[in-house]
Amino acid sequence: MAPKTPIKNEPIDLSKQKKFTPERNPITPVKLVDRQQVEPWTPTANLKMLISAASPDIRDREKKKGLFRPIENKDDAFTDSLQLDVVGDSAVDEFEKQRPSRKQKSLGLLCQKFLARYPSYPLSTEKTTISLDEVAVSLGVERRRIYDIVNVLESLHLVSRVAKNQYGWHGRHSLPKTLRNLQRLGEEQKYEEQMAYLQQKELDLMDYKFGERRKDGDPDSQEQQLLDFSEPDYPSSSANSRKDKSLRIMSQKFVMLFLVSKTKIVTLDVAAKILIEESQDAPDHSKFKTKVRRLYDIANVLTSLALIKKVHVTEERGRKPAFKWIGPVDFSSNDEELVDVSASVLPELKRETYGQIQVCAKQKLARHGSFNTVQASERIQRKVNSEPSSPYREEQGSGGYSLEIGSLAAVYRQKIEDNSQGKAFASKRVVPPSSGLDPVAPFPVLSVDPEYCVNPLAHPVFSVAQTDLQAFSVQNGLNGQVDVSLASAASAVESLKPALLAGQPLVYVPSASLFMLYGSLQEGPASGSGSERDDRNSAAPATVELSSAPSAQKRLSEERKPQEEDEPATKRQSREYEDGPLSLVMPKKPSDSTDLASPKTMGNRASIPLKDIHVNGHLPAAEEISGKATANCSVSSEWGNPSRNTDAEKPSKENESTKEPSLLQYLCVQSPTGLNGFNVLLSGSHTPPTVSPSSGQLPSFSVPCMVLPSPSLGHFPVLYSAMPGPVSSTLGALPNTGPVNFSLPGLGSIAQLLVGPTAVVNPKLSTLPSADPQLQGQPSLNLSPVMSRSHSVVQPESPVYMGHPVSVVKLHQSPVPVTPKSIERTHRETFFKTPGSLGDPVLKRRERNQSRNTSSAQRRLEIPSGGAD
DNA sequence: CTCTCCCGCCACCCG
DNA sequence: CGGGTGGCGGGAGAG
Repeated sequence: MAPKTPIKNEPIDLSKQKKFTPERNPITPVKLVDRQQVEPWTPTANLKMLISAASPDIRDREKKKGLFRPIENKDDAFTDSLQLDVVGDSAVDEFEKQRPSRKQKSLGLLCQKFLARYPSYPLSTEKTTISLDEVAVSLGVERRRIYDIVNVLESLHLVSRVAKNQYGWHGRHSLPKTLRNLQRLGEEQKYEEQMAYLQQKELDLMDYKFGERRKDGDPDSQEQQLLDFSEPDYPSSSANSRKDKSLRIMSQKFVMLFLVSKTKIVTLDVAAKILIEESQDAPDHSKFKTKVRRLYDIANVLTSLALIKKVHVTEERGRKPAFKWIGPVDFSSNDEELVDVSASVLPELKRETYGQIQVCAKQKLARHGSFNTVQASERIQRKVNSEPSSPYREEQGSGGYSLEIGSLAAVYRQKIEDNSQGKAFASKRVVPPSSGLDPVAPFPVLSVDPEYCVNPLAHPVFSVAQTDLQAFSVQNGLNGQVDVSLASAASAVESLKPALLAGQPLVYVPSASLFMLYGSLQEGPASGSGSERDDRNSAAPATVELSSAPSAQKRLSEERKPQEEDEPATKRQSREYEDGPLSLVMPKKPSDSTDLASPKTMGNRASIPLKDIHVNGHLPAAEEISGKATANCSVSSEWGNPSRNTDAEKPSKENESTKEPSLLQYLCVQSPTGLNGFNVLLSGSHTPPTVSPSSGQLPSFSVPCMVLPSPSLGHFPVLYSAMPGPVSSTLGALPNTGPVNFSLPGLGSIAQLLVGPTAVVNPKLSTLPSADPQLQGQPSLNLSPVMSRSHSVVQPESPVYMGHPVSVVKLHQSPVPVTPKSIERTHRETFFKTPGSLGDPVLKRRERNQSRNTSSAQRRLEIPSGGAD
């Protein structure tokens, strides 16, 4: 046995079940070992070999893997033959090396696969039943694991037990209702106080008066309530037994903690303590560890649902693992009436523009009575947040509420999506078929391959700000980690409160009229609604959103009406599109970020970005711009292999985009009051020129940018640009669109962007650390000064932003439409190169590799791109 | 080291 | 009673 090259392949062995293979047992390990001696590639390999030799089971397992997995090993081929002969023993081992690794087997990843199998918003008519056995086999895991997932989903009423081994899939339709109930219960239980108490306690050790009181206060009767709340919706629910056991209950309680929390961040230790205390049994210290384990299980599922994401809270004591709620905050029910808030909320805005937007008012609001502007705005914000799709908006950043308008738009869009109510728009959008495997498919998500879809879209999309790649870092694919300081977060939140400010930036909502301008609505569907999400404003003080109307994406439009799809990876993409394109967000400043605990991150990123910043060669063509925008930042190595992954994904996007004929994409940016307002239309450009021929398609190209004077504001000129900056991360997500790219990324990107005239300056930018230098030259735009005030808070991510490399875009001031040439884009495509862009739409799914994970992350980062060079 | 959390034993419960 | 469920915690991968 010559040494074979080790290959990596590893099949994943989801199936762990060990089967006995007697045959193997007999084997003497030693011998095997000897053979193997061939020479392990790595020490690790050796160990594995030894181990395997020792443990027949393991070997078997391995073999299986190998068998099952064809994987990519190249070398394997020959190796295999050898090995097989051998009995696989040793050979098998070798295969191992590739072994899936924990991440690949993680519950989060598994959950994503699971979720990818079902539509987030199934048609009422279709009833989907889930067979545990089937699923387990399909996903290659033991059934036990499926229980973990199902139990959590059941706690949120996404599924319900129908019969033995059978669960009914309900989807997210009633999620808002469920969350509302949980929120209410949480409030009743005073979880918020408990959390505050515990936090204090820990941190300070100080005794809190409240603490005692708190606890005393409510006995637990409440707990029972939890159980009680039953949703009518679900058919079988009642049937379920009572045994609501801990996982289910724990899950509900855990969710409640988030819903009740102002910061929307819950540390595991606090959650575990609360849970322990509530449990009948004496709070056992020993249980703490167990509780935490369960919380991780739950968190993985919730993360897959794009309801929470991993973060780290930094306290004096150090970092603590925590999760942040990124799901909906405002749960208005679907049915609720729609209220046209625009008038009240956005007086300044043109009616035309916003008139269309409707917001769902919640009942709560109703209760509250008057609906003042502030409230409305908040609601809206929430609403936005609430959307599944929007998960990402985080409030951390001060930005939070800043974008009211954007929010509205988002709401609007969501509305449409959600219910199909939004017929008006709906008409435009195409309904996506859920099944789409196509990555391209707008809706997709669900699609298909579980494998393929690993990431939830959501993340990437929105939050530029925070999220960072990291977040998406591979781990579990899903979870990213971010450091955040609670305090800051909290403050940030508050700051946000002020809802509409005059100054706020806003963003644009595409009005019909606008679209028209754009003209290309063609596809239109989506676009309109879309974009707003950005709100994420949080981050940004200045946020700008752009909407891209059109082309961007139709996808967007399609995006899911259902909104939720996030979960499924594929979908995400789609979303991303949506978001991405449209809005730009300006993130917060770095400064803020500084606050964050994670300086290091910043550093890293910063560096990267800088590079990016450089201008790349740019192409005159607009196309490029768009394409480039993307640049991604793959800054962080963290990602893994971003590029690849991205590529894969991107392509798909691209394809789509390409498909579209010439949609032009324009972005409209409005500035909020604060700044001057300016509206600009950018052409989204399509694809990245570089590669793509597709560009040809776009005739549109010719018009790269249009500037529109905004009536209200000043006028700004415009922009140009294409920037893709980091922001684009959002875009990044989206593969396709290169054009879309524009998102301005948060700070970083922003910085990069220049706006000419603009007035806006961004102080913050200046602040930005790393960026500065580079930036210097450029004037950056800042849109909202206001934002700046933002507190430092947020930022955990911010660093990221910074980090991102964004591509730089140049903006030209000139009011007039600029020629493309002027534009430069930089981009970093590095990663991006996605070949895919060119072509293949679908990549093959890469295996489970991290790529997925990465992908998500990447997406964000990546901008767009498309283009790689 | 700590953080995560996979894995799967085995108890419980239900039909 | 056998099989579906799922609590539980050892122990190991990842960072």
